[in-house]
Amino acid sequence: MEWIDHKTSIEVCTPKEFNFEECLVYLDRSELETLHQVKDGCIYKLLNTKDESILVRIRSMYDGVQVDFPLNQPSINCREEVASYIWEWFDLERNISPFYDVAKQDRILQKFSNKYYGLRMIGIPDLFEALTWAIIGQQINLTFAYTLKKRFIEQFGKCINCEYGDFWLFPTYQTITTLEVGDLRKLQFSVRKAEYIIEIAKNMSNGNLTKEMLLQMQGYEQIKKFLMKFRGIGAWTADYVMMRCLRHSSAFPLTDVGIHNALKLQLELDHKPSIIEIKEMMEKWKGWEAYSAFYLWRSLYE
DNA sequence: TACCAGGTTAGCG
DNA sequence: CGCTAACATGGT
Repeated sequence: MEWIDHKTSIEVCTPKEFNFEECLVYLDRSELETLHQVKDGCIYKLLNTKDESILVRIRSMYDGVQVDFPLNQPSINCREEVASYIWEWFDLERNISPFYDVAKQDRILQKFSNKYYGLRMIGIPDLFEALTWAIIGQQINLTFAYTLKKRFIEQFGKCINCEYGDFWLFPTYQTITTLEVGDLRKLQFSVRKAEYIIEIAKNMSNGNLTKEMLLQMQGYEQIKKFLMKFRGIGAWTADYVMMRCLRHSSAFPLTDVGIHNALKLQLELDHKPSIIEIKEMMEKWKGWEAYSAFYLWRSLYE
């Protein structure tokens, strides 16, 4: 991680293939997003660190992003945690230059290498958030999924109200373990989704499922199989979480309807491609499946 | 109105 | 094993 400490602000250095504006397009994709705000070219987000919750404001700089703290000044440890979060959130460790080499050689991804140059795969570092968001999004339209997520956060998360707006922390699994299915039914979650989310919270709480153990595990298929033992985590959710949270570069949610639609649009097909056809397309994306998926999603926001 | 949404599970043959 | 109805509800 490369960062510079200016005490009242910090600077996180970014690689050559980084474009803050492109990342903003992704982060500003929904009016219903509750976990951050995009305003005047800045991202505002409440972060939870070991010692304190801190509001951060991120803006673009010449060769990095500048982060300052509108409400209160964090400790040195907290500043380092913030830098680390942003490093992970924007996937700054990765050299994505080889992805563009792959994309330029591919008929489907070709346009993306220029069009969305510098877009990083925005992560969901919190495993419980990633799993819950994936489960919420199963088999419903995205607008409704954002509505459910907003209700979930505003019901069970922590909030700071200030002159810059309302900022929320995603609910912790400790909080969610105490819920009954009925508590989530009130927010219009289905009985099944409510059960899945509460069960996963309990499994995280008792240590059956942690991000640390998943990161230590070897082998893509092994990790995926392990995740799929939990109710509510099917192939799509496992791939989604491996992509957005664990950052496996080969993760690809094969059955994702959004990806199917993106491919149909890109290839100007009159029908969605079959799974077999998609597997053939993916041959050319080896090692960069996750970025391919993310850029395909991006192509739907036009 | 019917069908589709960032799918998954339990139950059946 | 592979296949399918049921799940809940909003958007079009």
